[in-house]
Amino acid sequence: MSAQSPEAVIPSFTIARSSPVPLYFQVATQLEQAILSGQIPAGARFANEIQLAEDLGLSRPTMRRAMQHLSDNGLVVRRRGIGTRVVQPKVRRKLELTSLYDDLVNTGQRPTTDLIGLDLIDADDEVAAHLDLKAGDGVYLLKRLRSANGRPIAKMTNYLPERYVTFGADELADHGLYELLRRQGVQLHSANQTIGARPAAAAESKLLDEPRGAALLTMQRITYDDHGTAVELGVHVYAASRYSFEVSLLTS
Amino acid sequence: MSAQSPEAVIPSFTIARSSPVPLYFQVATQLEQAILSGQIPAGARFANEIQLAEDLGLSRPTMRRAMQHLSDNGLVVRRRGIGTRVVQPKVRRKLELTSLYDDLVNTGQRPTTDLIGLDLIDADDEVAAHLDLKAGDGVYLLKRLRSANGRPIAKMTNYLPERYVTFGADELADHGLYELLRRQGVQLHSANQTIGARPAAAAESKLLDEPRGAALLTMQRITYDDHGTAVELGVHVYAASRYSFEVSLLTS
DNA sequence: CAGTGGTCTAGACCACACC
DNA sequence: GTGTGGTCTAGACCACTGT
Repeated sequence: MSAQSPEAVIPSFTIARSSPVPLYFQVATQLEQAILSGQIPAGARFANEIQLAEDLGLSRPTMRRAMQHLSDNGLVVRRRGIGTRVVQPKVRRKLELTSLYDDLVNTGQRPTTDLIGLDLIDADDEVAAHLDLKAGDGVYLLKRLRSANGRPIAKMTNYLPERYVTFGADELADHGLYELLRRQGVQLHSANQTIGARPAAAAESKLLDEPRGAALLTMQRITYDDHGTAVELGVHVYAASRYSFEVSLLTS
Repeated sequence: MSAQSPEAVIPSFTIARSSPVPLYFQVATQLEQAILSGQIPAGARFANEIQLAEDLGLSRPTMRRAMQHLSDNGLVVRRRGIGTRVVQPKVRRKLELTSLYDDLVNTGQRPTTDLIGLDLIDADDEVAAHLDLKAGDGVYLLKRLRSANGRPIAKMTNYLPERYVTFGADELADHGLYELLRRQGVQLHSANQTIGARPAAAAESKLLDEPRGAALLTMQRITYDDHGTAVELGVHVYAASRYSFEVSLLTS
């Protein structure tokens, strides 16, 4: 009855009850597409949950769960006593556990990888501490050079406990490290990253095709599987003049 | 009946049904504390949802919601057909929309702020574009120097549309910028950050007490309220030798 | 097979915002 | 007041994992 805010919204959906995809997810996905495509304009106000559920032939909890999903992803704002409104889509996709390789592919660049080395070594104290191993335990040391459009952009150093490396050097040229780990059944769960900066050493300047004294972005990452076991320690340096990290945050 | 994994868990809780705090949240919070304190050991396996709900005198959906909350925060792993297990607590708290001021306080350091300037200026093209304004619109330019334990660590530059600044210079010395914004009713919703690095200019080296040519961490942040309106543009530089960003990610 | 979490339903009551 | 989202309940059926 009220056209106070920009406008109300009446989407039209197809819901497949026989699909293995959960109903709430079907609804959430279609609403998300409608919002991102502008079909449901920013600022629009939705009808209330009960009405929407009725329109779609769903129960309120299911409809509610779909809306909650959108809220969690920052696409709508819900307020008790007020209603649900579409937000201007300023939020980039949530930060995911992807590799630089994926990042480059997603931004349409042409990434290549040069394998510098893949060697089984004895863990020193520092690496052992980060990976929850004992000094002297076997770890694979993986060194790679990542380039975008033929120009080097990052030197990537990874340490992996011996048992997680069942792939060979050739596979690392074509696939991201995380893809290979997942493929062998490792359930990645979380990661802690530290992002910093420092001046490039002479050898690094040369390797990354940067002037002497250029600033480098550094990222150290420890990745854990869902037992809480450390799977990988990454120590990476990026040519800061050509690479930066994008992070989106949701408040609440 | 089974002691296959490390062990099963029997927590004992106090649930206040009269409290305004939701039941699921009371349960989730107490479980979280028990896990983080080690009272429920890493690797422990929970009884199933129905059993837990019965033990606590709750319905299954409510109990389920509490467990889901823990799962979302990376404290437990749930798998259909298997059960719920406590993860090694390797995940730092989720990245939040806090300021460096809060970061320093939380790590027990003694932060101070020197206000360098707070001036109303005309937005140039770049600032206007970032804040969705027109060039020439009034924006406040806020410059501050942040120090930890008396030594400068970051130079912070913020641009805010005129209407969001109702506070004075004195309040900025004692409170974070976001705190002041929230206090005047601004509903912060999301932020996009770009983290990079570059060598320090001469004046910056001096200001931040760093050697010439030192690397600086840079962070640009645009913060939006829940209408999707840009509230603030921050352009900050940090002495990289003494500051880094910590980011935790959850896969899923 | 039995046991687990994942989904869905149909109701109820409440806290909050606006009139 | 009326209308909104937030919470809670008591069931049901399903999908997946292990034996």
